[in-house]
Amino acid sequence: MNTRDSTPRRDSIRARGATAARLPVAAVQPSLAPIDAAPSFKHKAYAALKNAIVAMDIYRSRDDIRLDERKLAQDFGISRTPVREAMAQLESEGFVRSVPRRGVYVVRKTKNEVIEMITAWAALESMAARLVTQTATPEQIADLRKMFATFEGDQVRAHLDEYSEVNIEFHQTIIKLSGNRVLIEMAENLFTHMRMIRRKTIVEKDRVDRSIRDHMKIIEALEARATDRAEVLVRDHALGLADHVKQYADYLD
Amino acid sequence: MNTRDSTPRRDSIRARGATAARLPVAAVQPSLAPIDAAPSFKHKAYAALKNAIVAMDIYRSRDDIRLDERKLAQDFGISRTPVREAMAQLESEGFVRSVPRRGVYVVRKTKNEVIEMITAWAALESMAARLVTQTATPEQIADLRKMFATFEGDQVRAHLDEYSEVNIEFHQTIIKLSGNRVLIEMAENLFTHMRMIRRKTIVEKDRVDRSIRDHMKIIEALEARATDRAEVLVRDHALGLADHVKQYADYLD
DNA sequence: TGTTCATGGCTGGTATACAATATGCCAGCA
DNA sequence: TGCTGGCATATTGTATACCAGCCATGAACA
Repeated sequence: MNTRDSTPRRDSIRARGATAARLPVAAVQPSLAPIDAAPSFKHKAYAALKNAIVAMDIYRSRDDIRLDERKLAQDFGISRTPVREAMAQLESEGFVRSVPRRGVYVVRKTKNEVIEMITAWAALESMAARLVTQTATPEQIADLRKMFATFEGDQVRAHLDEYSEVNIEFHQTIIKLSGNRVLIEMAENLFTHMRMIRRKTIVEKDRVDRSIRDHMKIIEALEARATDRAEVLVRDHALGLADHVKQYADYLD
Repeated sequence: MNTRDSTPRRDSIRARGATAARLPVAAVQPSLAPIDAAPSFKHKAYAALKNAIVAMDIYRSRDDIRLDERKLAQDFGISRTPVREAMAQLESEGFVRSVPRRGVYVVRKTKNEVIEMITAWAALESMAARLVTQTATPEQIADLRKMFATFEGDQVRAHLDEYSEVNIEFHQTIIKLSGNRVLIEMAENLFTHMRMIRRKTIVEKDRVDRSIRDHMKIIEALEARATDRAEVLVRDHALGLADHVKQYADYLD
């Protein structure tokens, strides 16, 4: 009897990897060989393009940055089709904007859009903080502390850029610890945009100090499993950044 | 070097409609014509497919529902390319799942995924409620009341399905009133998924009664500009639904 | 010399042809 | 009879050809 009738099919559709059926019947655990090995050109092009865009420091200049389908296809050594599919996805994620018969352009977020993104991030992360107080393990929360072990004292001033990255990772970790995939996925795009803006954001020493203090308070609230307090702290921390951007980030626009 | 048209181009790229450039130079406000007069085949196919999927009542049966690229292309009278692009977007939005060399299948959300979506929705809408208390006009908030004018008394029992739609609209309106486009866009997908599940959700009379009472309290909090209270009410209302699903929605999975 | 307008090049949008692979059927063998 | 292996078929992934609109150049004319 063919055990691979309909039951595994449902699973294979839901499972992301789903190439186990390729190997011989070898009655080992089928989970032994989820050999992914299926990064299509589309995904490769998507990843390559996204990396390129993120690494671009687009806020340095104000000139429009255009992406040429045909040229990119040549550079990648593939045809236009997968490049186009990658572009379409990047467009739906807000990284590029395609103008018919004109070209594809890298998107620069306006100051107001940045504020909106930070506000949305505040919404997601504050909910995530609630969930963390309810479901995360003590070890997971403890890992949050370690992220700041290297940033005590005055080392911060010398490594503001590094801190900026650790800062983003801290918040991203909280969202991941929530275990809510919808939250995680929604936040991922926001954080990617944040990383792009980060370079252009002027970080002052005292803001960093306050940021670290906020983070410590957040960690304490999470450890104490203080759901409401953690939520408020996380939200206000993010909204504080939004206000800061609103006041001082006139270099956007 | 692109100094000549940098300003209008920036606008035309950012605007979603982006057909203003087609008009003569006519120095009118470019924001006057967001009339999306350029629905490409891709967008048409996307809209048609999305409508079809939403109207599908996919939770009635457990059989896998497959979408045939070529058949759809024939039915729409277009080629596979725009259909594929529409499919790709629907996949990134979580409506379908494409299995290489197998086909694309309509996605059924598991119970756990539904709970995660509702939780994310709670995060977005509770933040939106905060913003509404700070920025919305009294008229806008008053409109919320009108939505329930027809649902007083016992009319609800007879029109449970209608109520379900009004219910979703109520929450969607709150998010729209926030004026935060990021929140709005994120929530849009969630609500679309909700509308699909709604049909399968058994709505009991007493839950509806409580729901209406919750809504009224929310409206009152918004009118009173009670930021924190509105947030809590909205969040708990949504999380209450999540709990309800967790307990009673075993027909999912 | 300044303005207008036609035309050609370049772009993304669409259609179609080709390639790769997963699946199911059927013949052949133990 | 039950199982294995290869072939036919179906389906998506990719490449390429064609089309229509936008833009800029430059010639022609006032």
